Amino acid sequence: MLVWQQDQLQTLERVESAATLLAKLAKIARGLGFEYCSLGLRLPLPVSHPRVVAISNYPQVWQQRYRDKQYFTADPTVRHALTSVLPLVWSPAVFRESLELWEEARSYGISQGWARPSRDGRGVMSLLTVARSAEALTDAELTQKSHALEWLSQVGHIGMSEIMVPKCLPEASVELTPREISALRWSAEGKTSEEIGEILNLADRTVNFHLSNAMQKLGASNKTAAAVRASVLGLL
Amino acid sequence: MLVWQQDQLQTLERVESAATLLAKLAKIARGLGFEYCSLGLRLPLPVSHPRVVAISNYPQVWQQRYRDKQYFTADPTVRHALTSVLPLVWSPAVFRESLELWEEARSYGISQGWARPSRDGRGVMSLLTVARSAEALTDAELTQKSHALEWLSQVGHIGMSEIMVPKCLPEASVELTPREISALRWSAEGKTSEEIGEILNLADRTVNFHLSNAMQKLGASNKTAAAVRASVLGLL
DNA sequence: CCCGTGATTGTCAAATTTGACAGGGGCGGT
DNA sequence: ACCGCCCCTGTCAAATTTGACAATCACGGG
Repeated sequence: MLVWQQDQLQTLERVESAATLLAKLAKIARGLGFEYCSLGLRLPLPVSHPRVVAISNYPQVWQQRYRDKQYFTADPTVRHALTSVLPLVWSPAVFRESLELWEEARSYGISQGWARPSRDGRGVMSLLTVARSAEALTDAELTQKSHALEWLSQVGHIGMSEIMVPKCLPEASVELTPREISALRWSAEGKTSEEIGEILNLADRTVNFHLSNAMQKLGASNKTAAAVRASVLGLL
Repeated sequence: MLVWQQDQLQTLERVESAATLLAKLAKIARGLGFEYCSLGLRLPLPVSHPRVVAISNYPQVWQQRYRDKQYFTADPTVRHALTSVLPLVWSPAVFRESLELWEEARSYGISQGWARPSRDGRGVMSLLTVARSAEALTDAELTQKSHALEWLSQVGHIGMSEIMVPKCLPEASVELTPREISALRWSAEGKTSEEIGEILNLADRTVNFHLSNAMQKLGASNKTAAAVRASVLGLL
């Protein structure tokens, strides 16, 4: 009966738009006692300015404000998510360095929250946040709702990835041949084409051939860019 | 009173050895009804053969056997962990393609299990598994123990990382200067030194200078290797 | 048997990177 | 004031990579 107790694979019905996904997540979040729900996805490329997309049912004004003031660069929950594996319960200590953001969020009725980062094998990171205006989160409540919250963040991650990755990360759907993978792997390790040729028993020219095919597939102008992309996307 | 309900930061007392960590994890796992507990850590380097370290309280014979037969390359739970964000409950379906491994594990009394991958921002992946010989896992049990299991996998990941990363991943403790980071970032994007020079208002020679410093710090023989290492380690 | 695909190799010129040396400028801490 | 660190730039030769053509071989499917 409880959604999160069904077989997980079964509940992962494909959603076709971010709006649909948000509606679904928000509904479950409400059922768990959280008025608000937000899901940010961070794609691993481009390296110099990773793409970030987010959906949430926060008040429109606050969403706009958050974007305008580029709060995501200062948001300590985002910072936390970028490095840690741990979920995070909002607290004054967390926002110690970002009082402005904290105060402003509270002014919109967003004061209690729980956030959980997820990372998959293709370099995609997501952060699910559930929040509400009153009633601090207790250990007891967390223990009780933990399973559902974990499940929500996982479903959120997968659903959002399925929607955004094909659209925003074309490099992820590249299929490299075994030779291309070997060549890239050893390049990533710092080997020259000649050295790779020795390792794979090939002419260095052949190695270059595979590398340049990989470069094309990955939309990379360089061996360097190709190796980096393949690495962060977990293609090696 | 329950360990996992204490403040998480508090419970993360540093453990100084893998054996100590295993003892701690195993004890909690036993408290949760699992005789066995295993933790594998996969470091992101070297790219061509990522370092893997594991601890477990499985029977010695099985541990040896698993190593000898290189089962980790076939182990479907490991495969799952390499790509997914989801925890995994062992089932015949999971081991469909690895009957030998499955049967043999069962012969050692390892038949019911739950595994959960974790990934942090530095490219380190871990897989915590708890297992036992009888009593299949029910949804009810999972719901009830979910919080503790999640917590266990997180503590395991962090503890194991703290032990192994300084020892096995020296590149992770490299500190790059802002310039080195910019230069690497744009290199990773596929820019040539000259182009980076234009972007950063530098002579291309200066860009090369920073790059070669970064290469040295990262122990890379190449711009390519340096960019890849910095990328997967989340240094950019 | 023919076809498509991946793997293999070749040539050659131009662009880029790497390595080794050397020097000057700014800034913060002792 | 001196030291250490980061930043910036230079020269030059040797090694590597990149780009644009082509051609051969092996293999599996229709």
